[in-house]
Amino acid sequence: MPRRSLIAEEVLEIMRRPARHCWTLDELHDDLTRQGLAPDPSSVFRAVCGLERSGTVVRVPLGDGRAHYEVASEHHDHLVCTTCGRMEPLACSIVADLASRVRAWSGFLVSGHQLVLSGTCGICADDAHGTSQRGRRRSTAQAGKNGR
Amino acid sequence: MPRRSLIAEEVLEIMRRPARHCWTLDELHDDLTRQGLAPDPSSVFRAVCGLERSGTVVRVPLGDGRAHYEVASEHHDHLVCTTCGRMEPLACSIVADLASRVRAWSGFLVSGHQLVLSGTCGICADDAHGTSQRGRRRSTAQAGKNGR
DNA sequence: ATATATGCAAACGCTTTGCATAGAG
DNA sequence: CTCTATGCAAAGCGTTTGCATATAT
Repeated sequence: MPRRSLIAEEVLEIMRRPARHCWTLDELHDDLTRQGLAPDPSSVFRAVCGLERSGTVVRVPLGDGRAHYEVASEHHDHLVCTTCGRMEPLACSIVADLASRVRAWSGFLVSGHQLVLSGTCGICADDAHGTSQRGRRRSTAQAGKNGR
Repeated sequence: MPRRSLIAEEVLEIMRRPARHCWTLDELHDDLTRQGLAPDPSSVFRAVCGLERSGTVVRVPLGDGRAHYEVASEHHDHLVCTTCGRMEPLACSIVADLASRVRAWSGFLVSGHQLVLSGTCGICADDAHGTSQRGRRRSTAQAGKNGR
């Protein structure tokens, strides 16, 4: 298992930190830049592509128009706050037992899934009761100008 | 409830047909073109935007890099076949009871969700047993050149 | 006349690729 | 010398916007 390029190694190191569980190419690029490496975005792209090809990381489509990646061994689903845009991981055991039901119904063999729950996170719910707007970043999850 | 533009009306009419349950802008544009109207893509975009703003249709992010839309009243989840790319709707009642659990765990108020199950559809599973490759369109759901 | 709808063309954001160079074995 | 990694620049793709014209009220 050849540990590809330097950038790929660093990317993987970053993605294994518990600080965050899910990255866009841009976020990876920013982190790399902060640590001294200042790679070209395309190099980050290629590094992540390699990691994806080898099955080390997986692409998670969160519906905001950008590609997000997470370490393959840590799959989970996502809670996305439509008020502040924060994202929290969610253990995905619930979805697992769905697979057998779906197969029985339709003959469809489920091998993977993506569940994104949107709503209001605890912090924003609290904020709404007070008058504070701390941390407010977006009015809705897709209200950005590029809501692909 | 002003029935916006002609294009918007046609779009809505198309989207209410049972033939399909989920459209990209391109697919809508193609259908419109087939019926004689040959609108500019941007007009389709604006029409769908209007329908989305009024809550008539919703955008569903299926993770293939394009925006998909469906009629708001017919929300369901999606089975995407990684072999042929076909998509089937899935009643989403299962996800509903998740909301209360999530709220209890994390304080997150779930107001919406998107569940995409990927795997092999019944037809492709059958094909794999025989030798036929009828209907095979893609090797994986994201193997296209633009896998955003 | 005012407002809305449409086409056309161009900008945009993010991803992806082509080509040339640099560096490792 | 060959192979891989990298940077740089540009192409691509789908989406979005600006502007001018057309259509309706």
